[in-house]
Amino acid sequence: MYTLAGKTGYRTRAQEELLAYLKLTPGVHHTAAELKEHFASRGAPIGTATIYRQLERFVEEGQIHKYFIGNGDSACYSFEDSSAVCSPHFHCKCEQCGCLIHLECKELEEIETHLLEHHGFEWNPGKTVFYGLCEQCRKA
Amino acid sequence: MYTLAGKTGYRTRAQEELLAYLKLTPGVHHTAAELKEHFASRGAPIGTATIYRQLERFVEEGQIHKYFIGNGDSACYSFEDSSAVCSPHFHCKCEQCGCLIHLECKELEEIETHLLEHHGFEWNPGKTVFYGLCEQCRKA
DNA sequence: TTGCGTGCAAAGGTTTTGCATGGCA
DNA sequence: TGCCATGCAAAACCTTTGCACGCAA
Repeated sequence: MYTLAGKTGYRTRAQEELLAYLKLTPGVHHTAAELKEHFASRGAPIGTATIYRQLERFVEEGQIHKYFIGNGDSACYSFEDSSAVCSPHFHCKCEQCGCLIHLECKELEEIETHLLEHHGFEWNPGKTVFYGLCEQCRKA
Repeated sequence: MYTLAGKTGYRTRAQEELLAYLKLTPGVHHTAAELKEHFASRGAPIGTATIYRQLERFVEEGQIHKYFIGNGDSACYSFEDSSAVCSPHFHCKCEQCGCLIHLECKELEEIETHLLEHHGFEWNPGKTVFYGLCEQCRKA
């Protein structure tokens, strides 16, 4: 009995559990391997192919976001909660320690306007990662 | 006789030709596969491992830049000419048509200051790619 | 001789694809 | 019955590593 439409609109166990887990952990970036491991350790394994297929589907539907934060590492998938839609946030990735910083600030939102008005480019901040050095690493 | 130090400071054919070609095409993003193909078609093939090893070396030395523009695709390598050092530029990638736009503008440089002063984050603009929609695709 | 760059081939990791199975409508 | 999601295994793909060879100092 797979019908769990009341929760997510998806009907199979794999779909339901994947999306539910992502929604349970808003803003957290999971790799496909981590997700596979998570469900395997819970005694409800999901095949690798299914994980990739469903994640890609959720991305297409706009339910979740796909990031390539590690620069050459695996792709990351995360659900961004609705408050993040109103106040979009930006990702800063430290190239030294690998930490990921979430930023919400007006100055960055102004770039969005600037890029559109002066360069005709409609920026999608959610997919952009700023690379650099975090405060701790900079001081060290 | 590999000594061509006068040109690039490197001594082997592979080193010399790789760097020379990258410098010949400033701002152009090449994948390892494209570089391999380029030299193969010229009748002077360079092994895959050598290409990766030397590119990585040039990156470490700061001679060239490495980008992950395709989001999950291969890494890209490019030489950015010296004028670009004085006026750093930014990369905007269209998610629709895949085109890459190089931007130089003050507003974006101001973000650099803002991120550092307000968030303690030392941004490395050269490695950051802004994803979104280019003007043509937005109108279409 | 020693050090280093090289090519080949193999291995590694991530993601995609083919195919047979089985559930749900 | 027909459609679609699933899991397994194999393939594809990019990149790294191991190793023996050869050039240059």
